[in-house]
Amino acid sequence: MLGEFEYLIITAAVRLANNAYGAAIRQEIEETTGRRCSLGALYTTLDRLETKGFLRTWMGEATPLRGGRAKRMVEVSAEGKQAAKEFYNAIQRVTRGVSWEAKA
Amino acid sequence: MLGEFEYLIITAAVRLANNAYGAAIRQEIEETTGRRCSLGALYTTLDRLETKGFLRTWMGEATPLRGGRAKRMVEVSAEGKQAAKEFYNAIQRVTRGVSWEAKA
DNA sequence: ATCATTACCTCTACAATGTGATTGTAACTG
DNA sequence: CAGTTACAATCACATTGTAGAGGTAATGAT
Repeated sequence: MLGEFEYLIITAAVRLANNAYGAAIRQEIEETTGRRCSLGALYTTLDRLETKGFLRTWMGEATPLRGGRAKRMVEVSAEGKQAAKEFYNAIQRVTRGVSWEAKA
Repeated sequence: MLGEFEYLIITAAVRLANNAYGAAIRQEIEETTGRRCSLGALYTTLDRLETKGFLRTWMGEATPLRGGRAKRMVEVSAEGKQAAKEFYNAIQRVTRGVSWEAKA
């Protein structure tokens, strides 16, 4: 099963669609969850997910910005989406009937 | 933040209420998730959660059943519920707007 | 009362995952 | 060319997840 952090990365990447790359994913995660996301955590997990076939990454073009270095682009695979979906469903199923189920 | 397995244990214990003890929690988890839950995984995680103050455990009475040995009872603390709730909310927030959001 | 049976817990060792800090690299600006 | 900025890679470590083998006490049958 997916870990929780892995899930965060996959959803963030899906949400960012073709604008998904390392730093952007990090920012997205920090914004939506409020917790910080270190680079180490991010890239190691990205590697692991790629090994598992849940996403693929490749180096993109450099953007014409001050310091615009090449980005590591990310695309979630069908398997990745499937795994994320299963994770989500499992959480839903397990949470059914518990007091905090109604969303805050 | 809570890990995913920790979350499973907490919700199972909450659901079982005052019938929450080791073996029952295990069974509950195996039933709701379909995946197996080894004893080692269960008790070590229970210990860790107790250390963090998310639940407390104590040995109960033996039940008058063949082999009815004393049970390790579990009660989730307010902090534990709070942590579980936050975990759940984080998942919800992060999932908002992604294709698999609608429950299966 | 003894002993096999049953239900449950404990411990140990290990694998996978999560995390922070530091360092590296290339494009931009002036 | 030197400094600055945006981004990525790596390493070493902490936390979490998992399996398995073994231990203990109550039961019920002999």
